This record gives sequence, C-alpha cells and structure tokens, in this order.
Amino acid sequence: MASIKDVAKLANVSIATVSNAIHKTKPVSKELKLRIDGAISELSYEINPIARGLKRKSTLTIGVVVTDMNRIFFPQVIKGIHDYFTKAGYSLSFFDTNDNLDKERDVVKTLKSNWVDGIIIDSVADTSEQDYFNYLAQLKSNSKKIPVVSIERDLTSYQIDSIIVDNFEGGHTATQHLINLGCKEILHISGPLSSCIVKDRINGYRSATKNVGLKEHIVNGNFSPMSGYKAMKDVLLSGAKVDGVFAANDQMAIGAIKALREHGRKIPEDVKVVGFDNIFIASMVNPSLTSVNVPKYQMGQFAAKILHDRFKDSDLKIQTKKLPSKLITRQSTDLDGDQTWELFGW
Amino acid sequence: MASIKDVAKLANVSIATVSNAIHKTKPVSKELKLRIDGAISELSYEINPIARGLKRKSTLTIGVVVTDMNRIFFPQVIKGIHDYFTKAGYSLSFFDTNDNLDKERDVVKTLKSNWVDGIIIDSVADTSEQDYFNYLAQLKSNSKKIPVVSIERDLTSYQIDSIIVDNFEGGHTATQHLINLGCKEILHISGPLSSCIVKDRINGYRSATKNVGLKEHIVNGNFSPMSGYKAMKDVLLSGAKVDGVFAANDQMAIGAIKALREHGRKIPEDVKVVGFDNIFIASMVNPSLTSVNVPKYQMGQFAAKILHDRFKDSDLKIQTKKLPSKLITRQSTDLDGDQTWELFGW
DNA sequence: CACATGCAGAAAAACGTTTTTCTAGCATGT
DNA sequence: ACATGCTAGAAAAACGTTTTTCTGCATGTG
Repeated sequence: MASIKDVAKLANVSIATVSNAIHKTKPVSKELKLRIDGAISELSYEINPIARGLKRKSTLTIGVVVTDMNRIFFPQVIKGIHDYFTKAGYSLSFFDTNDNLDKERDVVKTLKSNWVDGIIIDSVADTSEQDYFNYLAQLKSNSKKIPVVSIERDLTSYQIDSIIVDNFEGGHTATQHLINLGCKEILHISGPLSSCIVKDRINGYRSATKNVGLKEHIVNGNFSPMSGYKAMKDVLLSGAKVDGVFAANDQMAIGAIKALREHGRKIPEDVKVVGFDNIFIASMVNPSLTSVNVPKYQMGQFAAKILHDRFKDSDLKIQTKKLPSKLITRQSTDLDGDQTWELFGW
Repeated sequence: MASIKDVAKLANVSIATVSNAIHKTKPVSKELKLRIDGAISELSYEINPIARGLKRKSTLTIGVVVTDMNRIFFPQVIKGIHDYFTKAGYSLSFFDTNDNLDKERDVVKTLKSNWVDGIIIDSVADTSEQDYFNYLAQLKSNSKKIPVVSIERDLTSYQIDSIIVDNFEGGHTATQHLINLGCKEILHISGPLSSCIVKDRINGYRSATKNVGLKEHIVNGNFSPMSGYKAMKDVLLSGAKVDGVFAANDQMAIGAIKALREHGRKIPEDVKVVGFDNIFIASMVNPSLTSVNVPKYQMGQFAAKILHDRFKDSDLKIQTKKLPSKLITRQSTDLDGDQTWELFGW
C-alpha cells in the first residue's frame, strides 16, 4: 500500500504539499499538482482512513444499535440510515443488543471508545433508567461530545434528538376506525407497559373509546405473536364479548387472529382486527391485516439526517421529529380494503 | 480522553512500560504494575482503537455486504455473523448493495481502503464476472491479503471460502415430496438463471421428475412475489394442467398461491405448492407454506467462524461449507403439516 | 534603499499507539 | 577480575496522516 510519503518522494515534493494538493487546503502550482496527480495514479495511492481518523479525531463511521434484528421493523430502518449515510461518505457500524440492557450498555461503551462520529440507537432501556439516559446524552463529555439520536423513543427530555411516530394519534385512529365500522366491544392488546410507545398507543385507544362512551378493555402482551395469541385466547375463554380488536403491533394481531379462528370467529364479519407498524407481511397474511403504518425507511433517513445536521452544528436545538402514521385498511376490517402488496425488494 | 502518555506520566514510567503492562507483552514488576493500574483507573483510560489500528494494521472490524436488506433472508444471517464476531471482539461494518454490481464494486473498494480485517459477502455478480471474482480473491494482494468469505454463492474455484446450502438436494427433496403426494404435473418456477443457486435448484427438480418419468415444466421468475404471481397466471391462462408447484423461493410461491386462488384452485386439494428458504413468514401465511429450510442464522455463524479461522491461519485450505437443507411440510401440501410458528424474536 | 507583505513550498510536530532498539544494573561462569 | 548474558525499564522509531510553523523569495510601498 503506497503511502503519502511514497507519493511525495516520487513527485519530488514534500508530503505537506501532497496533502494540500489533495484537499485543496492550500494553493499549489499547476506544475506540482500535475506531478503529484501522476504519482498518485502511478502508485494507485489511496488515502488511509485510519491514519486520517487518528489525526482528525473522526472515523466517518456511525454506530447503529437496534434491539433485535429479527424484528422486521428494523431492516428497513437500517436501510434508510444506510442509504443516507453512505451517500454522505460514512460507514455503518452495526450492533444488536438482543433486547438486553446490559448488552446495550456494553455496546454503547464500545461505540464510545471506538470513536464513532455519532450513534443512532433504538434503546431497550425503560423510562426509569434515568442515569443511563443521562450518560447517553453526555457521551464522551470530557472532550468532544458524540451526538446520539434516538429512534422510536422520545428522549428529548434528556437532550437527545428523537425520531418517533405519533403513537397516540395512531392508537386513536386505529380505534376510531373500529368504532366507525360499528364495533361496540373493542379490546386492546397492549405491548410491554414499560415502553412509552405502548403507553401512547393505549392512550390513543382510551381517548377514542371514551369519546363515544365505550367501555375500555385492555389486556397485556409483549409484542410477540404468541403473546397476542394467548391474550386473545384468555379473553375468548373468559366469555367476554368482543367485536373489535386493536393490537399494539402486527405480530400480536396475527396471533390474535389465530386464536379467534380457533374459536370459530369469522374475520372481519364477527370480529374486526387492527394492528400497528404495518410490517410488510401484514399485506401477505390471510386475511390481510389492517394496520397503522409506521414509515420505517423514512424513520431511518430522518434519524440519519438529524445526526448529520448535528455534526455540522452541534448547537442546534434538540428536536423531536414526529412522523405521520397512517391507517391502511385491509381485509381484517373490510373485505374490500387495500388489496395491494407491499412489494419492497423482497 | 486520557492517552497512554498521561497514564505514563501519572504513574511515572515510560509509555512502553504501560503498553507492556497492559498487554503482558513483556514482564513488568509488581510495583510498577500497581502504579500503572492505579493511574489507568484514575484517568479512566481506554485504549484508542484507531491508533492501535494504525500501528497494528488491523481494525478489528469486518465488512458485511448483502444484496438487499429488505430480503428477510438477511437479517438472520447478519444476526449469526454479529453474534459470533462481537463475542470475538470484532465490530461489523454493514453495506447493502441494492442488487447492483457497480455498487458492490464500490463497496468492496471502500472496504479495502478502510482496512477491514475481513469481508463476508453475498455477491450479486453473476458467474460470468470472472475478473471481478479474481479481484475479490486477491484483495489487497500487494501487501497483506484481506480474506473474503462468500455466502450463498460457491466461489471456491476462485479461492474464496464459501458457505452454501445444497440447492440440488433441496430442489430434489421438494420435488420428490410433491411426487410422493401423487402429483403428476409439476411446475417449477425458477429464479434468475444467471445464479448458480437457481441452476442447482432446477437440476434438483429435473433429477426428481426424470427419475419417475414425469415431464418437466419450467417457467422463469426473478424471486419477487410479483414474478411468481405472473408466471403462475400465464401458466393457468395457457390451460396447462398443473397439480404441483415447486417455486425456487418462498416469495414466488406466495405469489403463485395468489394466482392459483384467483383461478379457483384449492390448495392443497387441487394444487400443492412448495417454496424454498423457509423465511419465517412461510409459517404465517394462509395456507402456511411447505418450504425447504435454509439455516440462515447458522449460515452467518459458519461464515464468521471460517473467516475467523482464516485470520489465525491464512494457509488453511479453501473450503466449501454445505449446510443441510430440510423440508418443512405445511398446509400448502398437507393440511396436517407442521402447525407451529417460527417464533424468532419478532 | 529599507522594510513590510504575500506566498509557495518544505520541515516538523502532532495524533495515540506498538515495537524495536538502547541502557544500565546485576548475576553468572571461567 | 573480567567478559558474558540476562532483565526491567526507558528511549525512540514507526504507522500514515493533517496541521502548524518555518524558510526563502518575489513583490509592493514609503
């Protein structure tokens, strides 16, 4: 691997001049520029990003940490981040915390000592982990701060830029949709209560049912299909009447549908079901699933953009970016709903 | 950020001694060791991996390049790689080529100049790209080689370790399964013919049908659900009789099922359908899809392991690791097939 | 003419490590 | 008593850049 030294020697100039010629950081005469370019191409010299990183204290790498790659929510978010940042000349360093806070702490520590230029994180920490969030916000605070952007979780109160979806609105819309279709007994299957996402979705449900005087009926799941299945099964066995179900994510909705079927309920005739996230499989299952779309790819892109902006100006006001959610009506609530498929590359 | 110099000063020793104490590369007296440890923890010194990388010519980073993150095949492969390599102290640098060879070339060039220690790649290049594969095999050949491991594609003839699945066997098994169930007119919907994976699957199909004297019927798709839908539609419109379908991947199988349904065919009574890859949604669609499983997570783990082994001994014989494929019978061929769900984290 | 000003380019310092070379002290063997 | 070898540790070189400082030299101004 040719180094800048070799180039300088071959072109018979100093290394400073080579550097200046490359980066146009100081003017250099036509003649030398020519010689240098010649030497560069002759040696097929490529700048060494490690050495530059050492000097510049920047690695052109950004750390991406997600809770579990198996959640099909993430691949698209990552794709969004990737597309933005490779265009900007950065690489992505990828980490999966397996929904484990201890691991997340480790990862962040690694990231810190690895000198990544920024971090985009989907934190698994629940709202009580104040000390951890504070640490996150102050990362590397003694010398230079390394900026962090949170996705899915609103951490603006800790001075961390956050990209989220309006979960209250989404929950409200989903519930209202069931109400509009004439449902009178609407069940909500929620996710793990520690998460603020989940709370917002619950509140959206509450608001909508309260508005029209329906009684609320909430059971808990943990986002897995199996938990949705079990929750639904319990409700059915208890004999409670249900003609509408709003699940806090698609996975649980699919589980719930399985349970409903086993009890002979027709969907959507007897019971209508709405999910959340609009993972692409929502359009492929049978019946296809009505769901509140979360713009995953855009979420990644926005997170990337905000982080990038902060690189340029670290004094920017901390911001919360709320992305719009939108209800996609499909056969689980309306047989004539959207019949198209989500045809992402897969 | 405290540097080794600060530690040395505080402990009143030379920086070489600090380094030796940390890495045990030379013995250092109990006394100094104690002082050094004290200084390290007092300054909460952390080694700077960039500087170390510069000196050691190794970044403890491995590049992972996939063709398209939207293919649910990849997240699990990546998870396998990730789990292995984080345990070994490496980070993953992630790239998505969007099924574009030019982009892939760029990415590999970046990876090369980024001094990653190794590369795991799912190449989009078709078999005619000999010069490119040669380049890949010889990456950075003037000084130190950087090892490459191929997944999904057998590149051992280019001296590149390869982790693949026995696609011939898989294709044979899938077809044989249909034969065993009494199918007489078996259609194969293949993937893009440039890919050797696809060819192997075709040959498996051919071998099985030939064995029992069935005529072969092959149409082409491109792995997308829509292509499977269209291919099936054409066949149905042509009036050809079909009582079994083997699609080269699950996506196309799902598309084919949609077409069959639109033509009033009952599955599996009238037509039985088998896919390939066993992406988790195969167990969730309705009817659930019989499919040849590809061990994705293990594929990632093996790729990682082989790469890691090569770090330790670059003279290791180039190897092809063929992972076993296994047919999972579900409702698209047998109503009493496997009813369980793939319950990966999601 | 004296002197400041600009400027292209070289030289050198710095980034934070690892690794090689050097030094001084001490023990050993003849 | 002296050459030899070993050892703990220091000093310095090296990795490949970027950036700051330094050096001549030409130009312009009073």
